[in-house]
Amino acid sequence: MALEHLFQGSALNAVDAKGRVSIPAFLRGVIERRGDARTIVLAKHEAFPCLSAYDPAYAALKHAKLERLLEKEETSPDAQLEYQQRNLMAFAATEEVPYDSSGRILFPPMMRRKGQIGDLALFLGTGETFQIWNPELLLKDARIPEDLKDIARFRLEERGAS
Amino acid sequence: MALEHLFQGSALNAVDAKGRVSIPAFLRGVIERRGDARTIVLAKHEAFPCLSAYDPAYAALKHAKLERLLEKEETSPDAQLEYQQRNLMAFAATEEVPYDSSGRILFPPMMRRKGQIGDLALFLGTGETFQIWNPELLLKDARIPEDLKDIARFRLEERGAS
DNA sequence: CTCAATCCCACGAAAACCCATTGTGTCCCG
DNA sequence: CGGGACACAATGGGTTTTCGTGGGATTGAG
Repeated sequence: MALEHLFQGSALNAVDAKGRVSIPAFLRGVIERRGDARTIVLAKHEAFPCLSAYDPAYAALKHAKLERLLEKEETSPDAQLEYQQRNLMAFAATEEVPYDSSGRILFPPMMRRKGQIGDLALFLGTGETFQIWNPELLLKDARIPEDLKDIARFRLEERGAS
Repeated sequence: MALEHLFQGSALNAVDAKGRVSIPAFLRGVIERRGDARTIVLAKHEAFPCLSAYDPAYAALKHAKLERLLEKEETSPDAQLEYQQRNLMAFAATEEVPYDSSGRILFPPMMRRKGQIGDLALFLGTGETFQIWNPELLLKDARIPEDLKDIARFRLEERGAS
């Protein structure tokens, strides 16, 4: 598999009083080039205290990947269980939300809590998917490379100065 | 992998008051022969105080390489973390910017600061990618071969004389 | 009736677009 | 061989469009 359109770049956007956030235009561009949906899928990230996000087309692709994995090792009972667990995580533990004509979603409260997102949302492209962080949590996480934290600090400054 | 079109040559261009720079035509030629995009990807160089730049096709190639590496050792948790970190650096810590019909990009402020670029940008082809330097920093760097500095000095003179 | 989600409009800042000028190198034709 | 005519690159400036964001109005479900 090789997706030809990849998520790239970073942005820091505000979450307003109603819980709305603008999805950065450069990410929306990728979503709409991959498929024609104006929708994103949100999930808790497996490793980091942030959210993982992608487009519906990628969700379908991920599902197909799981299916293939199952067929390869269908004899093992362990594999069966793992498949069930993964499948649950991939679909039940996610939320699909549309964005409006101005590119904003209404942040689902559950996801907002899971991602511990306050009134600032840091978007980070990671190729096939992108991440949404509470910038403060990213700065605190020891596993995040310093260069990336610099970017987060820059985005915060950019906003604070104005 | 072997890219058939390589970046080579040097040029010194001005960054105007709006933060715009012309990408030298000979570099644009390579970009457009590698793929049909009219955009470049900017990243902080890992070793030098300058920026590294390439075309989206090369970014995709780099991504595919990472993916293959992961599949080989996906069992190890260490490998998973390292994969996440690399992916973040490769995509979140970079910016993709389009150039207009006259070949200019708008220099993203974050990258401009990371590369310490003032009002002159020195472009250096390095094969698969190219670099963008503040010419003064290049002249000061002890690791840069004297012959290359001569080129930088020549480009500066060329401009200063006119 | 009430609360909240959706829609619609409005605004300021920034980015993308368009056009105009200059300089340089190239090609062709006298 | 010389001298335009020409094409294209780099740059400056102005104008239009888009983006992120705030604030109502409208709808719809409980």
